[in-house]
Amino acid sequence: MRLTTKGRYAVTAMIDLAMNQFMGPVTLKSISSNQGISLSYLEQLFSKMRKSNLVEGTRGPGGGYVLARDVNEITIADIIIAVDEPLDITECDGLQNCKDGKRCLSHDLWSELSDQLYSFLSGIQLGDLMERSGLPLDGSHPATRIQRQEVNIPTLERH
Amino acid sequence: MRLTTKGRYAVTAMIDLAMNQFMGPVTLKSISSNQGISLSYLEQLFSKMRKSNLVEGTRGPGGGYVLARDVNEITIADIIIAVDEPLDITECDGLQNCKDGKRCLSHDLWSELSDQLYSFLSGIQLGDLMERSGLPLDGSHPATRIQRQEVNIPTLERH
DNA sequence: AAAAAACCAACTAAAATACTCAGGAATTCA
DNA sequence: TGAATTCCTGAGTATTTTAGTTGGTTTTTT
Repeated sequence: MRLTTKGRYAVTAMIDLAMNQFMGPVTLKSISSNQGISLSYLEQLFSKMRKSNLVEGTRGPGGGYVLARDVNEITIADIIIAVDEPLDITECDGLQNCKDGKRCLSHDLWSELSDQLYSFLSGIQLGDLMERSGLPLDGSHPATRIQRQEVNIPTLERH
Repeated sequence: MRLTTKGRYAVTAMIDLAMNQFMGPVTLKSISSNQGISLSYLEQLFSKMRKSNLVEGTRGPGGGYVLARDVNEITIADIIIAVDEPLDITECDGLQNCKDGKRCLSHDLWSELSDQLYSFLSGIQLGDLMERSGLPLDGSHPATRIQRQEVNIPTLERH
């Protein structure tokens, strides 16, 4: 799992979208000017998010994007995964100098960590962020209380 | 907070170092061949980690690197921060189109999230990973039990 | 018909990543 | 002393990723 500025742009854009969609579809143009992200970069990001069923677009005047699901059913991990494709398969594929197991082991440790990170980010929904911002969808939600989340670090296994 | 393959290289290298330093200083050459990372890239990474007081180098034959602190006092966040300098200050600095607070708000939400991620990764020590791997420092540590960690998502504030 | 918007693809500029090269400085050991 | 080993440094380079640009097309509304 990677976490770059690209993911930040996507999350930021989705927050903007979530905060404004109660008035109907939100145009990329408005997100672009609100958040200072270039229009066609947003187009690329939203193209991927649309293919991952996170948003839906409608064309024509009055068109724009809306979330494809409820804000509480879209996690930060969903957004980052959609936009930041892995390409990250630099793992030792059984061939290279894996003699003593060291290489495999380190890679496993990292991928365990990466899984933990993923489940951490999967535990945070767009809605969580918005509720806590005091700027709810339709103006009716009060800021909510602190929540706790348990994260489990499991035992690793060697192979 | 960013999390790229560069950070992964650094964490992987540190795990390798931690697993082998009980025999004395570990050379970058050995990490390089174990982990398949180029020597001089490792040199760059370790230069930064040395400046962050995570490792200590000794020169000459028999030299190499050792951890500057106990494995339980080096967190994954320490490593990633050391190696992946921020440069990430693309935040609206009060100037741009911050009229209605939208831009600031999204940025705050992101930086809140980033802080949470940081404290998540600060809760995982090198030693945690190693104990669970079943390959302890000196051959004496047994694999330990599952641990739980509480992560707190605090209320966000607007400004 | 005209305008507004999503959609799409190719190209480009800038930055970050990962590596190479070439050496210097400290240390050990023959 | 001198040679080997290793850290340490900096400059340069190739590749990849990021971010943006350009120039369209399609769909929909007015």
